Amino acid sequence: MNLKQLAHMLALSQTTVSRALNGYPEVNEETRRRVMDAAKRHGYRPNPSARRLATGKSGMIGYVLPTGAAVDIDPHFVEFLSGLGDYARSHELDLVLSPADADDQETTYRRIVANRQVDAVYISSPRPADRRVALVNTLGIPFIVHGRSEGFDFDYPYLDIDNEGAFHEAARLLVQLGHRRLALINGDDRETFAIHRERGLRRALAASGLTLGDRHVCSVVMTEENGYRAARRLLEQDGAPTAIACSSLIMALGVVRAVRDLGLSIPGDVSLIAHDDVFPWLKPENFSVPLSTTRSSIRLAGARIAERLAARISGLEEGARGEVWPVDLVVRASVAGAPA
Amino acid sequence: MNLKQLAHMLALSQTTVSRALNGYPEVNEETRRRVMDAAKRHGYRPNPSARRLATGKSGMIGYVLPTGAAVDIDPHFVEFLSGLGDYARSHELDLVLSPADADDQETTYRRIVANRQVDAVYISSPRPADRRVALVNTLGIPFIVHGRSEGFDFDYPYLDIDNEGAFHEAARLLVQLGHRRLALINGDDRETFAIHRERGLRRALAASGLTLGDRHVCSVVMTEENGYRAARRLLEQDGAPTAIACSSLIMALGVVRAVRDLGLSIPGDVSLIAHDDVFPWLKPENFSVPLSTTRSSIRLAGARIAERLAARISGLEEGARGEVWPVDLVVRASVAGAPA
DNA sequence: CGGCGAAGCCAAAGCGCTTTGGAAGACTCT
DNA sequence: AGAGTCTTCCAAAGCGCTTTGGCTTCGCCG
Repeated sequence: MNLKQLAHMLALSQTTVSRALNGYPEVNEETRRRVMDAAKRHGYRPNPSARRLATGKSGMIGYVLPTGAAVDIDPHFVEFLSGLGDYARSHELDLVLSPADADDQETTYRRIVANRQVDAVYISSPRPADRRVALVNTLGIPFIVHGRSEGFDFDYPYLDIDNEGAFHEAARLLVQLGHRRLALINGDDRETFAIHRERGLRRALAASGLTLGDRHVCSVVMTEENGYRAARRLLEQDGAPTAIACSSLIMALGVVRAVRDLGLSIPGDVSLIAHDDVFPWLKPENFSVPLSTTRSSIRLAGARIAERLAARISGLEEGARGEVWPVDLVVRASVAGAPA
Repeated sequence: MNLKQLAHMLALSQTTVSRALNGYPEVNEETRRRVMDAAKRHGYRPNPSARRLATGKSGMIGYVLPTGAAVDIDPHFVEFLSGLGDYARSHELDLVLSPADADDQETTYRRIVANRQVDAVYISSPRPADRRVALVNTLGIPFIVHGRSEGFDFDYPYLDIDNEGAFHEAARLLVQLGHRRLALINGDDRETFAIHRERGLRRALAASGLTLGDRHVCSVVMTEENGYRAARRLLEQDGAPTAIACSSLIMALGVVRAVRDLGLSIPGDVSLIAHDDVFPWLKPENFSVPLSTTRSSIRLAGARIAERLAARISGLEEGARGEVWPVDLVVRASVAGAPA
């Protein structure tokens, strides 16, 4: 059942039927009702391919997926997807993933924009002065950044959590508990979130006249193994930290293992706080010693981004609105006063 | 730059240019070269929307993503995606994710097929007599099942690993080591993979005149917490198992925690083998006691499925070819002889 | 040498929608 | 009554590609 047939059986022109269905004002309400009715009764659904060709809109949102033999997709991604799905599901909004060589995403961005494959895109794990952000900005496709970039001469829409504030609070707590030597096991420090977290932590230390030693900070891909290695390195050195802030639950798993291997204990010898993006399959309260966390649901962020992208596509949201979510500090047994 | 312009500047008809570009035989090789050349030089790329409308092919593969407030996307999914991306990246093949209410995926399948949004789909986590499989089979869209369904009166193409064989081998090893009371911590037993694993394990036991007690098998969503709970329940009962087979690394994490909480040890009191889909962020050799596993890379499976879908789309693969990959049994320190 | 098949090209008709540019009729206003 | 103004609808022209159904031209064969 296509438009032509529907129009014919209603004894109307395609124009009128099309306009009636798409809510244009220049059609009699009575007529519109008739059309809507017939459309529903016959299960008419406009052919998206045809509509795309005519309008240039696809009704999908896009994401360029960095891939490569040496590239692993972050497990956080599924949680984000769950959130995106939560919104998209009820709005018949599809997501198209365009895998791209991690070292050359630009080509892919250009392709999906030139081809008008999607109406909007989102960008995740941004770095300062991220080229992707600059690119989509000039390409003129609606977009939202999940996280923040920095150092542009233009503003852009984003959704980020208060990473700096989160790690500031976490560090402040540790300092209040008497810790003087803190360490940070961070994610890739070329990414903004990691920079912000380090900044927050340093700020809290500075407020008490403390500093973060060079040998007390590391930046690694967030795996269990890297968490383990980093923790061992930190704890085996002279002047080992008495408290560790860690950028992910998965790394924290490795930290806990390292602490145990070294015959130390949490929180007796070392306090631990990690950031928790809220995975359903790994919960901080279930760590052998319940883990203190800075918590923010990445799933909710996914839903919100889908919502805002939809709003931007339909013109309801405009401009470079930035949105920063606060992060909860959840104190559990893994932190305690500094050892004497 | 569109076809019309290109044709005009070559003083050829659109027909000829189109055919030249698409490799049709009825065009002079000399002409074809000229056309190809000009196309490349001017960076001409056929408009996909137009092509879609004309041909009905979209050049994308689809996946219906089950979502819902109570539904969590499996973290295995990202690894699968990585693999899919590995292949798709170099073939300009995009993946469209259509989020659907987990309880009503049929509507979405019908929509994406009716709309011709994608050229092929894959189905994951199938159950016996899975309705999705029956549906896409009748809808007539090319598809591949990742995993296996059962109990149809038709065959279908799939890619699965030898779950039964894997758990058969694992159990056989444990029995050889003298274990008489095995337990299984399985995933959702409505899914085929779980059924196959249980079957493999039972078969190995039966071969030695043993059985799997009702109270020695559990089926849960594969989270760390569920692994913990299941293990506690198993180990605290009378006639506790001396060996546990576990369907995922994440659950194994919980099992290890439970064993420790109970003051027991691996492999002294209980041997443990888990299935490993190969995550980059959590490796069995890094468990506090290196974990024995049945191993099969889900990432490779993703790449293979992308490859086969592409082959089916272009007509290179036909029929109901089933492909079953063997699974490695990797023995590490977590298994030992049964306690006296 | 006439006829015939193959090679190589083209004009035009789709694909199914949106949108432009009216046009007819009804209504208002002076 | 005539001129303007809405309201409501329509025919037709895109959108940019593929594909159908010819139409030439040329070489080959009997």
